[in-house]
Amino acid sequence: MPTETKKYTDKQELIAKFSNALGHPVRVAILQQLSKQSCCFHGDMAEVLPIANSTLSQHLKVLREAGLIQGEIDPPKTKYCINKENWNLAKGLMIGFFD
Amino acid sequence: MPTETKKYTDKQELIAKFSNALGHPVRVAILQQLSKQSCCFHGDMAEVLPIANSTLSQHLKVLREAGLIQGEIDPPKTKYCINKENWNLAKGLMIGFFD
DNA sequence: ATTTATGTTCGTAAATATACGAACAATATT
DNA sequence: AATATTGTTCGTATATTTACGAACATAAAT
Repeated sequence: MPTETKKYTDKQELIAKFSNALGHPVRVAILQQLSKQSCCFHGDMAEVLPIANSTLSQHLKVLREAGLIQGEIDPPKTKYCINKENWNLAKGLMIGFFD
Repeated sequence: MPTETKKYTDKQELIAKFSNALGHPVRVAILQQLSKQSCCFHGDMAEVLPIANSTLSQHLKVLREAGLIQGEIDPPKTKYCINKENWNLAKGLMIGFFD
């Protein structure tokens, strides 16, 4: 049994987690692009975004770990897509949050 | 004239800024409380939240600087309220973002 | 003029985030 | 087998975030 007292509700933690993922403009840009066309390749994004390739990988990892996107390797390219289930979860939480 | 190229759109920067403010569960909790009852005192929040008083001040400052709340001193207490204009702006941006 | 109540600011420590290039991995092509 | 293409991971530097207690500020009450 957990002796640790939870400090925040699951919902609060989730809202914070998703919001955190949206907390950098380049990640907002990435998600806008992905949600517009559902999927796209790392390389396509790298051409447009003002950051190094390795930095893009890091941001994609943040979004992946927050559950908002998922990647699949299609060598030598990598295709990233919105994770629709979590996207909708986030959408619902944010709408609920703002009333 | 600005020689600096803007890297992101104003909308992307705004979404990131507001999201960033929501990126910590205690700030989510604070905003939930404030949006439920419109205003409340620092002390009332401090009683409920699992952080030191000084830490609460810091988080309130983050929310204030993001424009989501505003504080007014009513000595010796400080009353914080939702900044409705920016709250609605954020709401619209987030809803638009998630389609 | 002290003391009390309520928050804020300061100093500081530890953790996390952001950025880049170099090195690496995996596959396709030559 | 060697090369080229595409991304990821590693190493690293710098900046920001988060947290706390101590010190400070302000006004009311004694």
